[in-house]
Amino acid sequence: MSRIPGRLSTTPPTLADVAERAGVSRQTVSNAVNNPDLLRADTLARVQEAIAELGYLPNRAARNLRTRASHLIGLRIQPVQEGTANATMDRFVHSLVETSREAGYHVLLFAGEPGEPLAGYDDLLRSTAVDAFVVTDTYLGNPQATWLDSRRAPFVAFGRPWENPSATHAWVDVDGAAGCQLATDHLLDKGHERIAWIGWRKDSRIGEDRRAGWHRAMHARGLPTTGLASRVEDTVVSGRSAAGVLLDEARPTAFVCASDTLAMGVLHTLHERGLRAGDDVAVVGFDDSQVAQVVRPGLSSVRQPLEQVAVEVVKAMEGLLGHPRVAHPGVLLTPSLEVRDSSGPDRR
Amino acid sequence: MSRIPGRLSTTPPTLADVAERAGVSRQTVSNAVNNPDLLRADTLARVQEAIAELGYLPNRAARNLRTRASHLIGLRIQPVQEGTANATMDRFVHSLVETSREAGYHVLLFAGEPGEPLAGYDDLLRSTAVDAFVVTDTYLGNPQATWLDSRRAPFVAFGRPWENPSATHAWVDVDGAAGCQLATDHLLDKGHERIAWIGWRKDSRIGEDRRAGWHRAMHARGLPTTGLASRVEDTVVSGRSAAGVLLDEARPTAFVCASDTLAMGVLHTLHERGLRAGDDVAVVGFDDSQVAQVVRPGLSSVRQPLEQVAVEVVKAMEGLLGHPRVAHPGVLLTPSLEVRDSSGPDRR
DNA sequence: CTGAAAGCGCTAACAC
DNA sequence: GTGTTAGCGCTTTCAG
Repeated sequence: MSRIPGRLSTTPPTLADVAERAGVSRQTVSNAVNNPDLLRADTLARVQEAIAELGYLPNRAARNLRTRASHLIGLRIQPVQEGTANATMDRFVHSLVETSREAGYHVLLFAGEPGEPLAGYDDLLRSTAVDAFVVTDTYLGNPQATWLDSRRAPFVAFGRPWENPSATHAWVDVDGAAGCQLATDHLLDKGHERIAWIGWRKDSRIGEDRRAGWHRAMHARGLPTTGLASRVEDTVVSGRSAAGVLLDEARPTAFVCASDTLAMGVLHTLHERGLRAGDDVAVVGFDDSQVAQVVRPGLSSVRQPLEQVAVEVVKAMEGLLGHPRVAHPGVLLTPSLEVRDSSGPDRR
Repeated sequence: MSRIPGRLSTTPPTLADVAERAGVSRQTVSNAVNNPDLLRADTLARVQEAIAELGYLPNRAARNLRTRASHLIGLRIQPVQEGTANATMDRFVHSLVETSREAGYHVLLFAGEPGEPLAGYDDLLRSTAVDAFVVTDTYLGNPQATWLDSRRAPFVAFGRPWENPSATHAWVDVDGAAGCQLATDHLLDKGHERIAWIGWRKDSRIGEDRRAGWHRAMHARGLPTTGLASRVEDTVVSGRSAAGVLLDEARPTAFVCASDTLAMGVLHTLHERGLRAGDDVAVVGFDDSQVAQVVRPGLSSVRQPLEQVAVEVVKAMEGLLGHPRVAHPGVLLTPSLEVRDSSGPDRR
């Protein structure tokens, strides 16, 4: 019945192997692993010794089958966007992996057809491959949330339910408005008054939210915003041309941008016109990308607390999966501002 | 015995549900899924109809337990390196996820203690949570490969077995020397003759390999390399100061760098000295990072064919896991050069 | 070609 | 406290 578990044994030891070695029943070994307090101290010690000697670890598939849980959380990732400075998702993935590990979960990555927002979710759900999902692309109607909800699938969204504020699912988000307000206040404090905004097209809820932060900060000081805002696609060239137009027509002394990608476009325009970023015109981006960190001059940027997002996401997930289910309402986190040279000196 | 699988049913349908609905035995359903050719056409159709109606998909845990396979491949990821332009790993992850999906695999991400290169591997292996690993950090002795080999754990390395060329495990790598030779030839063709190298410390095998490409290209044209090379840490400031020293002491007209991070340092120095990158001094980096793509002037850079790496990795993995095991020797892929403005104009 | 039986390794429920 | 029994959902024999 038993097998000789040598160092190079190809099949790992099982519960039965440990039980035999420790001279107890299989159930006792199971208890030693899952409910150690149920065992008498000496039995526990004997079992643990056997476990250590054999290098036993419960077989995942068997445990999953029995407990109807995989301890896996599914995360769908999109292809990288080349030519932009966007890497939020990658930073988040790292944080999520770290945090889930501490909670006993692993992250299962899956790809989806770009056009099919639901692809991948369904299969994993029906085959009970994951315990829960982390949904990240919550822009544009967020069909995943609605769909997952209807399937009673546990999930936590990174991103608010913009289209449906009454949605009851768990979510974690970063307050983009607060971030842009922070950025704008920072420039206002330096003495700027004509601060322009370059953001995304109006159908982006995230973009409008970030814009609101700039708008709010300007109005709080009684400064006009008319003619100072531009909404374009999230590309470097769009940012560049938007900056050109704004400089010509509104003569801003500073720019706040919805992304580092757009901010890079602004930097390009400044250079072309012989303006020194920071000294002549201040620029702040959003996302604290690697680009912001290594470019010259360093690009001040709003940084999302992704580590904290991951912590809250996992916390919410544990609530969802726990017994009893602990409802976790939405959590809104505040970003910080990484100040670099593109903010320029004090102008007062 | 059976359950009513309504739309909102919380437990997915099982083989038994499908069997009952189709009026066949459970085994027949299993065959319909795994060996369709064994069934008579009409039976198959009836079963498939039932499968479709119920939205049946085999339970992963049960299948995994039975087949002793998880269809998961483990990939350990390191925390992001902020302040650098390195994002190769993230790009590779995306490619790997895409490619594995086509092969029927999902990617399981796990974190490891920075100091403990083996952490995480052992647990996943012993709990049979993954079928194979993709090992990426093969620099510095690569203890994972040796260890995984000794445990007879299937794995494919992205990176050559530098320290042990006779290692027999499967690996895929990108020819860094060829990439740097490409970059150097590109500059030579433009008319440069004093081309400097900024690379990593001598204990980096990857760094020495890349350097060899530069060296080879120079010598192929009978050009001297003495005094033109510098080896530093992989940071922007190191690249910057190395560039300064080289400019002072060796008067190069172009730089080839082991990374975009170092190349960014060079760009900083050029700007400080009023030299125009591209026009006055050419620069080529390595990795085609987002930074290279959005910075001004665009940074020419050697691009690793990570999509292709992923394809080869998965191919090797399928060989390892297939029956019979098909040995897959090492595969060395050639990078390409992304030419941007930092290469400068033709000088002839 | 289809069905019946067995068992992968584990844990929940119950007896002792 | 510890052992016995049963079964999670699937696939792999082996009969019919």
